[in-house]
Amino acid sequence: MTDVSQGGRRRRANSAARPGDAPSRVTLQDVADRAGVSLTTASRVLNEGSRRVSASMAGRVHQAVAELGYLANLQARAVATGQSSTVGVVVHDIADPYFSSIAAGFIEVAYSRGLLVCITSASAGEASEREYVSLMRAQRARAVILIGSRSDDERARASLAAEIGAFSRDGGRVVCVGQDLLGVDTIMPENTAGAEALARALVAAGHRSFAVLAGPRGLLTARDRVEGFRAGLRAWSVDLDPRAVVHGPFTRDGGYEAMSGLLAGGGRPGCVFAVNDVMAVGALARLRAEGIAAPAGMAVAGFDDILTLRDVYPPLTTVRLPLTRMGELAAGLVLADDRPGQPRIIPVPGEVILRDSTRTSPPRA
Amino acid sequence: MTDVSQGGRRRRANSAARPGDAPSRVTLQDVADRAGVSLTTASRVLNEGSRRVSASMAGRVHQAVAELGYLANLQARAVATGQSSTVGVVVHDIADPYFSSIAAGFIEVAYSRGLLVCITSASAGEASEREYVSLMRAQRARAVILIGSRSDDERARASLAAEIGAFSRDGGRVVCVGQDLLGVDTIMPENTAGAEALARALVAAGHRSFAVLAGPRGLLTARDRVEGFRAGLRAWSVDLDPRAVVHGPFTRDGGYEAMSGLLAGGGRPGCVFAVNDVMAVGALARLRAEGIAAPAGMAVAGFDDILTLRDVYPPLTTVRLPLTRMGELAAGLVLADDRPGQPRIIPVPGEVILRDSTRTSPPRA
DNA sequence: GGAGTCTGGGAAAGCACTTTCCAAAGACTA
DNA sequence: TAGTCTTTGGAAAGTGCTTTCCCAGACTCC
Repeated sequence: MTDVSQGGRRRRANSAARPGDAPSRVTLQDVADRAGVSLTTASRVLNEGSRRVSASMAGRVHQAVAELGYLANLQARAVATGQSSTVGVVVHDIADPYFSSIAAGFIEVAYSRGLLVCITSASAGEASEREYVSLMRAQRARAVILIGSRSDDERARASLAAEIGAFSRDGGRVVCVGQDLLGVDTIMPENTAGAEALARALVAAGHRSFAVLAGPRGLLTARDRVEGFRAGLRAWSVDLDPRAVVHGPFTRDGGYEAMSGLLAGGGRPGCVFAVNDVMAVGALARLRAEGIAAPAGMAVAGFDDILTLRDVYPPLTTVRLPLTRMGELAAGLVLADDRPGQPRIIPVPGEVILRDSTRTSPPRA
Repeated sequence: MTDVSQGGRRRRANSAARPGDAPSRVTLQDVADRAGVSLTTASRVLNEGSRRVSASMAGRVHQAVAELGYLANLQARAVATGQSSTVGVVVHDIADPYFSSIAAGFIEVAYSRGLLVCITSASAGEASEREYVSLMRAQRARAVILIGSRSDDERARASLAAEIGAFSRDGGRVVCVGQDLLGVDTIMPENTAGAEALARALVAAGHRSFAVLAGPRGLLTARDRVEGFRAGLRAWSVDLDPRAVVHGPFTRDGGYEAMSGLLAGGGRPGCVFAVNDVMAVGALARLRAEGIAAPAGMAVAGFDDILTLRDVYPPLTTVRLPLTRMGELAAGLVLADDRPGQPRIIPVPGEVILRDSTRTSPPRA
C-alpha cells in the first residue's frame, strides 16, 4: 500500500487554497483526469501529429480542454522540448521612428511565424545590448536582432561580441542592422555611399558651402554619414571646414542644439547636412527661431526619410532607407532554418530624395 | 549494481554530438559536477539568499559557472518556481509614434524591474488583442498592457474580456490605456474633455465654421474626440454640420484622404479638427497640394501632441497627452504587488496647446 | 558528557510538460 | 490457427531547474 500508482494520483494541496493564495492553474494532468485518459494521451491530442490518437479519446480530451479553459504552459513545453519560440529585439530607443519602423518590419514577420517577440531599449549602448543578449541566452531565445549603430567603443563591442558568441554556441541566431562589425548576419544600410550621393546631388544643385550636424561622436552611423558626405564634396573639390562639423545627440533636440552651436560659432553655410531626419527637423526649428527661412537663408538636408517626417515644412531633402523592409529582411535572415557557414552581409542602398529644403531658386554659380 | 546513484550520473549522450547537431548547452548539473558539489548546492549558490552556503563551496561553484559560461535557463526556472517574469505589450501599430511613446514608458519601467517585455502589433483590432492575451496566458505572463482605443464591436470586446478574465483568474494582471470598457485597471486619456476644451478654445480664438476629420467609424477614441468637439462647439452655440464630419483611417494618409473628401464635398470650413496629429499632418499636406495656406486659408488642429510632429509647419494646435508618462503610470498600476479589489481608473487630462496652425490674424467677429 | 540547537550538504520530490519504451489488442498473412 | 505486423494507450523517464526533507557534524549549555 505504499504506492498508489493510479487514480488518486498526486494532487497539489492548493485546490482548497486560501483566498489570497496564488490561483491554481489548470494543468494537463487536470485535463487528462477529467477526460479519463492518461497524461500521455492528453499530450498527444494537443500536439497533433505527434502520434495518432483515436477519435473518441481525442474528442474527450478536447472537451475537457474546453470545459477547463486549459492552455498549455509554453514555458514548460519549452523546457521539455528544449527549444523556445521567443526572439529578441534590441533598439536604441523604441520611441524613435527610425527604430520603431525597422522593429515593426521584424515583429510583423516574427509574429506571423508564431514567435514571441521580446523587446528592449538599449539606451546605454553596447553595454546594455550585451546585457540583453545575455538575457535572451538565458531565455534560450531562437534569435536576436540588434537594431542600431555600433559605437567606437571597441572594448564594449568586444564584450558584446563575446556574449553573441556564447549565444550562437547555444544555437541562437543573431542579426544586426547597422555596421558589419560583430561577425554576424548584417543588414547594412549604405550610410557612406548614401551621404556621398547626397553631397554630390547638393553640389550639383548649386550649393557650395556646407556644414554638418554630426550626431554623437562615438556613433559609427553618424561618423559614416559624415565621412561619406565629406567624400562626396571632395569629389567636386568642395572642402568641408572641420569647424563646420558640429556634434550633438542623435535627436531632435540634438539637432536644435547643434544648429545653435553652428550659428553661435558664426557659421552661415549655404547648406547644412544633418546626419538624420530627426536632427534636421530640430535644425529647422532652430533656424525658424532665428528668423532664417529654410531653403533661402540656409538649406537643410537629412537622412533616413522617416515617414512621420515627410510632411515637415519645408519638405526635407534626405536619403531614403527602406526601414520596414530592412526589418523584414533581417527577420528573413535569422528566422530561416538554414544555418549558413558565413555571416551574410546585405547592403541596403539609400536613395537621395531632393525636396524643397535644399532648393536653390536661381542656380548659383 | 542496478542503480549507480552517484558519480557517473546520467549524462546526455550528445557530448559527442555530430557537427550539425543541436549544441549541448551547459546545465546546472554540469556546473555542480565541475565544482564537485551537489545540484542542490549549486542551485543555492546561484539563488543567493535561498540558504547559506559555505564560502568555499560558493567559490567553487562560481568558478565553475565562469569557466563553463553557464547561464541559468529562465524557462526552467519559471516552471520550477511557478512564476515567470514576462509581461506583454499590445499596441495597434508600433511604428505609430502615439503607441511607441506609451510603450516606451511602459517598457522602461518594466525592464528596470528585471521583467522581460514581449510586444505585438494587434493590427486586426480586438480579435488580435484577444489572441495575444491568450498567448500571454500560455506564457504565464505576469501582466499585459493593452494600448489603444477600444472599438464598437461589442462581440469582439466581450470575447477579449472573456480572455482577460481567464488570464486574471490565472493570476495575471491587465491594464488598458484607453476607454474603460474591459473592467480592468485603466489609464484613461480624457478624449472627450480634451476635444471639448479644444473646441471652446478655437471658438474663443475666433473660429466659427468647423469640420472634423473623424478617423475610422468604429474606433471609440476617434468617436469620443468627435463627440467632445461637438459638445464644445455646442457650448458656444456653434453647430457642426454632420456632412462636415468625414471619416478616414487613423493615419497620415487617412488624414490626407479625409481632407480630400472634405474638399471634394465642397466643404471650406474656417477650421478643421483632425482627431489626431498624424491625420492633421496628412490634412495639412493635402491643403498644401491644393494651394491652400494653412492658418489663413483653413486652420487645422490635431490631438496628442506627438513629439516628432512638434516641428511641422505651421506648428500644430493640438491637445497634449503625456504619452510616455501614461505608459509609466500603467506600469505602476500593474507591476506592483498589491492586488486591488476594484479596477482603478486613472483619468489623464489633455492640455490644449494653441499654435500657429489655427491662428486668426485679426480676430474676426 | 549527554541533551539540545544550529549549520550546511545532499537525496529526492516537485513543476508542467514531451517522448521513449513497453505491452495489449487488433489486423493480416500464410 | 499460429505467427507477424501494426495500431494505440499508458507507465515511466526525461527536461533544467527549485525546494523540501533528512541527517551528520559542530556547537552550546548545564
